[in-house]
Amino acid sequence: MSGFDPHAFRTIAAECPGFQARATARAITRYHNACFRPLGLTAEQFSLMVGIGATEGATLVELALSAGVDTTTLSRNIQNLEKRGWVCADGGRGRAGKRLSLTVLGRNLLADAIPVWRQAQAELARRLGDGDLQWARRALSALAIAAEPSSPGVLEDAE
Amino acid sequence: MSGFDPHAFRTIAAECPGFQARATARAITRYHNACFRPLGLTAEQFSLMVGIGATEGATLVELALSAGVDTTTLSRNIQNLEKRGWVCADGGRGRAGKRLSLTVLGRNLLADAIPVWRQAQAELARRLGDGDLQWARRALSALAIAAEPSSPGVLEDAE
DNA sequence: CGCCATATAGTGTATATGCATTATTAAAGG
DNA sequence: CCTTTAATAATGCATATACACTATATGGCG
Repeated sequence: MSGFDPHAFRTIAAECPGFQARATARAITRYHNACFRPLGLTAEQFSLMVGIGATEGATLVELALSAGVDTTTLSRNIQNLEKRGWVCADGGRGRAGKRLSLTVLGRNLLADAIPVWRQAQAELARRLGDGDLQWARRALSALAIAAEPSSPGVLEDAE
Repeated sequence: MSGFDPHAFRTIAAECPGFQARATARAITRYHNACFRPLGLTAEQFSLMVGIGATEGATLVELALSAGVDTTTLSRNIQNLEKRGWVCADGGRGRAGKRLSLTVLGRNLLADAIPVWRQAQAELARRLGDGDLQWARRALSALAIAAEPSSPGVLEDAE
């Protein structure tokens, strides 16, 4: 019969990294969406295009694995990017899979978007402190791996 | 004309807390969704119901503010919970706003769900280390505030 | 050559998310 | 009492997310 009072619930809310992770992702995404809006680009679309640029020629499955997203989600998100002409997905289908790459239009858009991202990043680092940003990224990465040990490093810097 | 090579893109991907925050939120959400599936509950629904229990009698706007979610999103998510009979939203409309509360059915469901959450939490802490979990939560909170300085502490433990 | 096992892409459905906008309602002022 | 004003809830639209399932194509094997 549920012996939970408001304080018990508050404790759970405060202790759950899932609450925090979703709330933080929402906040940062709203922040970046506002930055990219003038370019007609969402934060996730920017992420995806950078991911494609980083692994030029990768298949959908490979990109999904490195980005930590389901292949069916990625399939639809890629379709959105293709419709806009920013991304090209072709090459042999089947075992080999489609090869993803940025179009010239896509690269041009990113050439505009990346300075915007740099400024947003600098502002974030200013508010948070440069060290704390590094710190936060490491904590996020550790959390993701703890939640899904099977997942790879989620686009870790390889060097 | 876009002098960006794969390595430049990888650097951006590795430096962007937005990428990481979304990927981490997805991973934790998948993890919790799997835990709650036998109960017919999603991770976000659990979060929401705990949030309602923590601020019993709050209005939609107040809950949206404390959870760091848009009121229109919350409106629809609450409707889902109402349809299932887990949450009740009534009381004077207008300036005062509807008052949100858990139904008996909702409290009973949470009585089943909270032990599941505790176990998931313990497993996460085991994989990550107890100190690192605290650390990660603090980093997430700091990031959310940096991204949206106007937002309150996002369901901080008040004491 | 044709069948089968496997991997890959895509659909159906449901939830989650937020901006722009509309509907509703309570309070304030004359 | 009526009108204006402001707050609140909800809707339209588009994107994002993932599980269950389907479609398709590839490569191996008899």
